[in-house]
Amino acid sequence: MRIGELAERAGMTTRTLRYYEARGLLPARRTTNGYRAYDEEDLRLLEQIRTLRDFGFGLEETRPFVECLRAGHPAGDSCPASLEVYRSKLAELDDCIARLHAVRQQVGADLARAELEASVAEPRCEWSTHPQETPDTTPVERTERPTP
Amino acid sequence: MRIGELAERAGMTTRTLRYYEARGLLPARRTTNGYRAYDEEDLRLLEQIRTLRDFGFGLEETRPFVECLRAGHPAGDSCPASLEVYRSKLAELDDCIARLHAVRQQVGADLARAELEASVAEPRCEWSTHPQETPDTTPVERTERPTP
DNA sequence: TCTGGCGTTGACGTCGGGGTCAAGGTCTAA
DNA sequence: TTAGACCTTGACCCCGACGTCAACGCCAGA
Repeated sequence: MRIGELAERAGMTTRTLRYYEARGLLPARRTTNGYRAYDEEDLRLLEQIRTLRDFGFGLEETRPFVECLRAGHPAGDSCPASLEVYRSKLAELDDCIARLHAVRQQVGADLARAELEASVAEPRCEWSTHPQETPDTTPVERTERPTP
Repeated sequence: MRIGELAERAGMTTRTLRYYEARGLLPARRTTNGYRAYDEEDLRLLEQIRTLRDFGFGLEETRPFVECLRAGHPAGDSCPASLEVYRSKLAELDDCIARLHAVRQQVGADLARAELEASVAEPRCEWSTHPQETPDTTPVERTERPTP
């Protein structure tokens, strides 16, 4: 299998696969003409990388899982190094969530206070119809990396 | 006040102040010899920026607050544009927290499963003293931007 | 007068995860 | 034979918020 086919089957670009190879994450055999040659095993490795990447793991953090698979283990998380990455990721997530919670509390409180002061400064009829300013342009920003 | 003094009083570097000026966030008067000249008002603006930045607001998100202060309002969040930034930040935080929660659940479950499988494969005495591997090198990574 | 400590601008580096050319080699079907 | 679809390497670009370095100007104290 050449790089184009693997990229398509893995749902990645050829650039990404070359990048992974340059980082030593996915070394490739070569055919006589210099083309990269991959097999089904490489597809499994890529799926492992993809799963972790979608969870917000950095590339380096996927390395233990990939090496675990290449070492012949049935799953990428069958090795101690992978478990350690899991654990540190959990700690990182908990820390991040806690900080975001604290910030959310503070920003929410600041907003409430500022809204109160604004309503005092310019008393509009709060109990009448409140036209819901700008509810249409919801900046949902489609979900990407969880920015861990 | 020149840039060095302001930077020190605001707890920032001169590079940061020049960067803010380049972004149009903190324009500076100039003395006859070309040096930047600041006053106490600029210190207030910087403190506003700093507060928001510490909460994870991007530079552009601090702009409405800074302009609100420069317009003579008592607080940076006295203007509608600032409130709108508060609101979108809240939504962003809620979204981010929810995603991190989901990821945390999944990673936690994966870790538990992998640990279980590991303990089945290599049964060590779980009920005896468990030496708490590597609890000393806590990768706390001193608190920075909440990466919103 | 010299030294050292400020100030100035401009340019480039950082970090991650690739995107986007450019210039050329290789293979296959028509 | 030739088009066009694939492959190769190398190089530069992107985001944000600055850090770092270079080369120079300005000013005060010894």
